[in-house]
Amino acid sequence: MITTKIPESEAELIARAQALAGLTLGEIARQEKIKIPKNLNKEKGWIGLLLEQVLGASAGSKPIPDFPHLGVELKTIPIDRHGKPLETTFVCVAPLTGLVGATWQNSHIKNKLSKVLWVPVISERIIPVADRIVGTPFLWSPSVEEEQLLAQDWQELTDMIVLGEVENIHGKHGQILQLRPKAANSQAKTKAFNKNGKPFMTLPRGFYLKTAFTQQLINRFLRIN
DNA sequence: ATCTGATCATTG
DNA sequence: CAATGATCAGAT
Repeated sequence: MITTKIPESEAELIARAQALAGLTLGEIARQEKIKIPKNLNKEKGWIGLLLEQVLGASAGSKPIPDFPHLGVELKTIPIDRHGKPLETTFVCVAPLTGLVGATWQNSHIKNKLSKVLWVPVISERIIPVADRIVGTPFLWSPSVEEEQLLAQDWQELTDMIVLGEVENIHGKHGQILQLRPKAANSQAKTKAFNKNGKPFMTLPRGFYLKTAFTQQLINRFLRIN
């Protein structure tokens, strides 16, 4: 971010991302003069931050797209050598309050997922971080069908939150989206409302895309390209 | 505490 | 061995 030029167009961003395909994280980190961790135990977001920097993301930790002028969100996705996602994909924190009048259309998550540059990284744990290879990036926007599914899941999960049932939500709710803890630890607390409309403190949650869904995206783009 | 970036690690 | 709950670092 400090020395990398911000991409001026979507085409430039994609070109820059495609230029990374086939490179190892070690090669990219050396180029950026970033120290490579032995594992990701203590730096779980390291790969994402590395790619943000080399691609010129400018949003920092602000709650806006990584490339605000392009409306593009950057997401790295760990895959195995066959292209299978190794983890669910965190999207954003789930609001547990202030949901009166909330709609899918005006939701933070809808905005975040409107245009995503996916950068797969072959990231099996047995492969040293420095030797992990960047795959072929692809730009994705939800199809009508995909957005329908996202909106449906968002509505179901949001309805439960509004009804004070956030603590009854489990990973199986939602077809492609799920709600799970997203916090520093299990002691973290944020405000929510119970069934009687009374405030109480609960674990912060986030929206995640299930691996079956991201697998479909990868399959589709690998087939077309 | 809350948001960004996510993956770890225990469990079923 | 996938899935769900737990966790780590940094900026604000």
